[in-house]
Amino acid sequence: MNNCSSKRSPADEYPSSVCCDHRPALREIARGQSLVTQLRAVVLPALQADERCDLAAQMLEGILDCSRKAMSELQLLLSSNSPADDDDDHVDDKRRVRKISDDDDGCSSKAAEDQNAKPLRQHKRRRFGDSVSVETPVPHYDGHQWRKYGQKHINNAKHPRSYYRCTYRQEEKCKATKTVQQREDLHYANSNNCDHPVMYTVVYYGQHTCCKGPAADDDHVVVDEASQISSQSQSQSSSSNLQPARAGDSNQCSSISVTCSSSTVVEDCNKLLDILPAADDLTTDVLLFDLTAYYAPLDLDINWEMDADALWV
DNA sequence: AGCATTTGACCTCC
DNA sequence: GGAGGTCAAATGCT
Repeated sequence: MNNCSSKRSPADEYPSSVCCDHRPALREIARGQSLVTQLRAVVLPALQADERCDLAAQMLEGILDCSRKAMSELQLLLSSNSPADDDDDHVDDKRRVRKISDDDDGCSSKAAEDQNAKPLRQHKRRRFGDSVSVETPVPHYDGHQWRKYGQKHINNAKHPRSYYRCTYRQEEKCKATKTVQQREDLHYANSNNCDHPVMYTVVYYGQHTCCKGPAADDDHVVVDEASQISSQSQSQSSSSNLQPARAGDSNQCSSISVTCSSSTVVEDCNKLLDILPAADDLTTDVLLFDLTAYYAPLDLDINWEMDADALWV
C-alpha cells in the first residue's frame, strides 16, 4: 500500500513494496507452461494412433501440474505481499455506472421494481500489473478453455486483438482473461514463407480459480478465424484426417529445442524421448529435445528455453 | 433451441 | 477526445 509507485512502463510495473519480487519467475513459469502446451500440440497428434499416447499425455500433464503448483505458490506469496492486488478484481472500480437505455431517466419508478432493469454496469479497465505475456504460434492451445467476448482493432496494429475470458467465469467465478493478437513483425508475418509460423502475442491476466484446470479434452480448445487462416496458409493441403479444431494441427514443427531445469520435468521429458522415435505417423521430420538437466534445489526453479527459431513446416 | 461468436455501443483511463 | 477493454444484442452454428 505504500505509494512508491514511481512512473513505470507497463512491462515492469511491479510494486516496489514486494521485497522479493517473484513476478519474473511467474512469467517464466507461464512461458514454460505455454511451451509445454505447444509441445503437447505437436506430440499428441503424432501419437494419436499409438497406445502410448495416454502415457505421453499424462506425463505432459504432470509437467504442467508441476508448473501450476509452483505458480500457485508464487501467487500466494505475491498476493500476501501486495494487498492492493487482493481485490476481487484486477481493475479499478471507482464507479458503477448504470447503463442508460434511453435518453431520459423519467421511468425511474419502473426501473426501481423491474427485475429486468439493467443492472449496474461495471466497466473497468484492467491494470498491467499481473499480466504475463507469451509469444506462441498456437495461442489457443494453452490447456484452458476460453470464450471470446470481444475483438478490437488496435491503433497502429495490422491485426485485431481478441479478448477471451475463462469459460467457467460464471459458474466458478474464474477471472482469468487473455488477449490474443497476431504479431506483425516481418520475420513472422510473412506467412508465405513457410519456414516460420504466424506468431501471436498472448497476454494472460489473472489466475485461473476454476477447478477445471487444463482441458483434458482438447476438442474444446477455442479456435477462431485467426488460427484457421493460419492453418490454411501453412498447410493448404493438410490431411482431412486431422481434427480441424485442434490448434496443434495448424503448426507442424520439424524441430523443437527445449531446455528445462527441473528434475521432475527432465525425467518426464526423457520418458517422452523413449516414446517418440517409435511413433510411425510422425508428421515431423525430427523432434529434437535439448534437455539440459540442471537439477534445481527447488521445484520453483523451472527454467525453460525454447528455440523460437526452430524450423516449422 | 441452446450455445458461441461477432460487432457496435458503451465505459474508463490517460 | 482518443485508445483500449467490456457489454450485450444480433447473428451464426450445431
